[in-house]
Amino acid sequence: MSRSSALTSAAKLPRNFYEQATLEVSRELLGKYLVRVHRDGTTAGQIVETEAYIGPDDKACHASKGRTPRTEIMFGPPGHAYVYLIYGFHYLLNFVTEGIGVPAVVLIRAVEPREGIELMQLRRHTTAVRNLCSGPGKLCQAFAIDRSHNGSDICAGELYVEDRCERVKNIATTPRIGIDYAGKWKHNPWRFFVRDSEFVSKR
DNA sequence: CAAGAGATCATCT
DNA sequence: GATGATCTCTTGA
Repeated sequence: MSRSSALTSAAKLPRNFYEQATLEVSRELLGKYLVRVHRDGTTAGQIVETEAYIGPDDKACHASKGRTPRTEIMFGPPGHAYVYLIYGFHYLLNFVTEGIGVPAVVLIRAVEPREGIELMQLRRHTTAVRNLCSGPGKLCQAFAIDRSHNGSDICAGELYVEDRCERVKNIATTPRIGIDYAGKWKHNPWRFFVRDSEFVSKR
């Protein structure tokens, strides 16, 4: 038995978790833990907000533009990270879902900081815990996630999701944030968050 | 507190 | 050449 498995009761989510329908994965990720192992220290937090992007028809999904070098990862096997730079400033973290050839992902929009908070505060240049990971760009900065993680296997690496068997209740759904250009697709209630959480991006 | 502007670059036209 | 799955700071009520 390895040292890590002897010491932790948490289970790293296996690939078949990500093979489910994207809306299922989006909902079930709430309450799970995002974990990032780094030589400077480990950061971890409970996922409290997600969004589903389900191409190729979904106009908000990058894959609706077709299969390009950028979107290729979304067409690949589930359980891999899709990370990209937006507005020239912020990285956004997604997990590939469903099956090979189906371009769909879940965007991680907010987590509640639980471990490595001091490290997050250093990276984010702020001390307010509520402001460390309450947004998709913020959490990538707090977890030191960047382009180097694009395409990485989140079932076997330094970046992964754990099930610590904590239940969340009162899951709310709304349309997704920041996709006014997406026509009728902007109305789909594909954003999921923990209603009572202080750590979501918006209410 | 709400609204607006600016920052900055990978990607696709 | 245009545009974004954002964030922070400033302005003004």
